[in-house]
Amino acid sequence: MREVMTARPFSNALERLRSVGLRPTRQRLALARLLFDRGNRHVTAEQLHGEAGDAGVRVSLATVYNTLHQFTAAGLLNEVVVEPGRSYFDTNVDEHHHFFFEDSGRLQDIPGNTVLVSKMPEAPSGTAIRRVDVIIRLGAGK
Amino acid sequence: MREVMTARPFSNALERLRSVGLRPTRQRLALARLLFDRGNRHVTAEQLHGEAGDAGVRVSLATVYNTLHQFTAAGLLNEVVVEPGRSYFDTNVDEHHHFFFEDSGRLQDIPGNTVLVSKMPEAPSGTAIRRVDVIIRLGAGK
DNA sequence: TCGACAGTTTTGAATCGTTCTAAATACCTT
DNA sequence: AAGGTATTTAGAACGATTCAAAACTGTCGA
Repeated sequence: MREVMTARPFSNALERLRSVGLRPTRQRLALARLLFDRGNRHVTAEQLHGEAGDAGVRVSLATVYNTLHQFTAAGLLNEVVVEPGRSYFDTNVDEHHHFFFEDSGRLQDIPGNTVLVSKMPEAPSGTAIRRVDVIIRLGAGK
Repeated sequence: MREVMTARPFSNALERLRSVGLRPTRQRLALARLLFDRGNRHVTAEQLHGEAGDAGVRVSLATVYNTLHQFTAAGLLNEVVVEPGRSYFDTNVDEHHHFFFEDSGRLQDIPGNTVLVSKMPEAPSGTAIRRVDVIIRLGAGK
């Protein structure tokens, strides 16, 4: 399976932070590298905190949460909710949808052109559509 | 706005419980009535617990949770997750999708024929599609 | 009708992921 | 190097949900 190479004006974590106006601290740089230097990822805060630890980076869990939310607000990440009580952060911020493996709790991008929502309702008056999420829930199958 | 009258083989809470093999206890009957006797609803456990209290029915919060999960397992309810840390239970178990009002945290059914997912990916091998959720997130708009 | 037993409910404590708070520290400008 | 603000930290706090053990209730057979 190939990665779609989205042309981005960033070559690395530092520029990515600069581009959204976040001070490049040691922690944010380390987290940005973990998140963005290895293709598309879907991580929870706890996971990322674990990875940072494994990589020898000392970061508190609170900072991981802060950073994930700042990145999300800045448009570098998308928050995806599929299970009660747990948030996933997706490094792919393009329009796309997800498979959710109910058994393992894993989340996976659905290749861009294989889902199509061809008909959409009007937004109720006074509201505007912020985002459309399609989640295909999977179970063990034959 | 009119309710679509889905033809059901149940006329009341008692039969509904019997049909799925759950003992008709005082608590389950009361909750079933609150849930199903007033058209389609989207409730959280806390909300339902509150309504029971208002209606003069003594039920513990733990029982509300147990009952919601039993009803869901029995196919009488659908659990919908749109926000981290809170589950909604939907009395409409037919194929349909949702509007989510991000400001108020309210969930609303999208009329049946106004969303169409016209193209679907294959389920990854070894898995089967359990359910497809489409959530249209709404914000304040002009 | 009466027990008895399994199924249910209850209370309160426990757990989970997440957020908050206040103090300590780091980054950046001068 | 100092100063001031942004950031990070540890730990407490929080809200929704689950758990555990004891009390209760519905049902079925005698």
